[in-house]
Amino acid sequence: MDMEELRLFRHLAESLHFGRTSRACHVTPSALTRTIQRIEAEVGERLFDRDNRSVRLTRAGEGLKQYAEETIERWKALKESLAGEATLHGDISLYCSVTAAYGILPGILDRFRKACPEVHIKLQTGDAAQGLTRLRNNEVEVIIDALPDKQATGLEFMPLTETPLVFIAPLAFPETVIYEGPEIDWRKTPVIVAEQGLGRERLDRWFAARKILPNIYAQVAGNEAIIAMVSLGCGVGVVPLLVLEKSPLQEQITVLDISPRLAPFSLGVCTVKKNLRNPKIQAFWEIAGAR
Amino acid sequence: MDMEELRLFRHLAESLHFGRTSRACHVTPSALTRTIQRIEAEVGERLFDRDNRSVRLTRAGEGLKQYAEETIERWKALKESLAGEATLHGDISLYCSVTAAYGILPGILDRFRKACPEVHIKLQTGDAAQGLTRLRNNEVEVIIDALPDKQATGLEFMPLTETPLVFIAPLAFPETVIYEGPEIDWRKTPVIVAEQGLGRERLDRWFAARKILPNIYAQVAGNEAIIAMVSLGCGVGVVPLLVLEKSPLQEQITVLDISPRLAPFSLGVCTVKKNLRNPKIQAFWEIAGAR
DNA sequence: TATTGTATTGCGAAAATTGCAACATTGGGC
DNA sequence: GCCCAATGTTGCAATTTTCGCAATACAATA
Repeated sequence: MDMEELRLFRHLAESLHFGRTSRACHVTPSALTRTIQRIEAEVGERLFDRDNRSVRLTRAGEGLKQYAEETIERWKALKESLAGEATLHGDISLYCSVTAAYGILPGILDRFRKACPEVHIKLQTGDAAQGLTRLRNNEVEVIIDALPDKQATGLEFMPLTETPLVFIAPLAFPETVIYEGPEIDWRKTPVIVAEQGLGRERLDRWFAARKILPNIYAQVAGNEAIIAMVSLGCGVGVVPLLVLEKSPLQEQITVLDISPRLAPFSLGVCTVKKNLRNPKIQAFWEIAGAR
Repeated sequence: MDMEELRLFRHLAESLHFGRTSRACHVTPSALTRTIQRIEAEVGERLFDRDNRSVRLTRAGEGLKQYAEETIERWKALKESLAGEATLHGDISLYCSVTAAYGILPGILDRFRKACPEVHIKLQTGDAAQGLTRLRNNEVEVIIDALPDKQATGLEFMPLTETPLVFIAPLAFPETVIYEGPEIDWRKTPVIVAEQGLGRERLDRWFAARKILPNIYAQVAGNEAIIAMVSLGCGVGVVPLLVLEKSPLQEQITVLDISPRLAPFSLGVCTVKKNLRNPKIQAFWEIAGAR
């Protein structure tokens, strides 16, 4: 019986919903199903009465739920009591996209420095799209970034805040946006898109779902570059609102009210699951999620 | 933090000796070392101060030891309380070598039937050498047999009793054994050996260690066959004493006092480790080991 | 100095876990 | 009444983890 399994079980015992638990705990439904099956095999008894429509705890499940809660609690207590003995030290490497830097980095860093003054933070910033790559190559231990849409193997996410993904147009060059009645004529309106990254994927899917072949004027790297080009009248772009709000070019940009909206960006921290066994990173993780 | 890891840690925390713990818990020293390293990484602190000569619990180790004992205890309690709710039923498949059948099978079966009357036992018997194969092919869930010398991947053993491995000769044909002074002349004395199996391996190594090329008269399958051929004067053989004692041909056989002795057979139960998560098999396991 | 006992590590192989995609089932909306 | 969306499960392939063996490093002892 593993700690992670216990946590999954406990959450499911509360939510009574595989889908919600799997989303909340960042595992696929498949993994969750099989984890529960594993535990049931080990205990030798069904823990949930379930069909496609409903999930209920069995009597055995209730027993295990109590055990799970106690055990998790005692484990946490042990960790804390041990933490008191030796203060964490060393350093921890962070990668932070510019997007995320505005939104959440300062708060986290501030709290972390107070909690673990002996742990030095090596911070790198750069394009959001690079974060995951750096993580996979073990170039950094934690990234602060927008959360990808799909589950990625072996990665752990914690969403912290959201920011809308908005269409922007230049204020000084209204003719950039070409209308066809009340709607924008996407075949004619030039669009500035990111070379890669989550924003690009979202936009591609948005167009694809509407069977629109957009008139792509330029592909650039980084949200700041998109804002710059849009402000110069090169076309319409898509950026996280957060970035726009912090941009010095903000005055020269207008946000287009286009429906349906793009799904908002979810910003948070992300690391390789295995890293969470490292106490320093674990401490960082908890502090980041603390509010 | 896994149950199995906790058990290993607890044992080591008691024994303070990697070798002994690894033997007692049926894992290789290597696996034990790495398990401890894993836990230490997860806790973030050294649990044992150790070098080649000594092993001592650290303060953190003592904390974890207490946690481990409590957690294992609670887990056991939970299992028992759940077991009360639904009685085990179904069946469990056993393979038992003839050797082991004499020694320990009756007692185990007797106790198990009393403890789990709803679990039916499907028993097969046969040559000892086949047991491990059947286990690997999932043809049976548990075997009762002599324990192999080497650790086998994924297998779990529990030794229950021992019986010496003895050289036997026919009483009626004393000339079968050819002496050279006080010692037996192995180049001339014919030997009946098993085709395969642990007895064969032990004997091969016994000869090899003495740089003797034995005069092998016949290779047969099964200890009973060895006894039969020896009693007919075909040569000298090697069988577990237990089998000899139950043999109807016992009267026609004499045990040779040869030194150094062969290492005794250790008889016990064996199963695939994974099987131990199955509650029925686990119950069987505990009952088998109960005395 | 050789030998024995002890913990650790490199490495290849076996086992466990996971995500994806496909599936089965069921309830609700039109 | 039929289709669609939601939900839990399973086959499969790929990744990750774990393990045993053999080799190694080191110390005490003979």
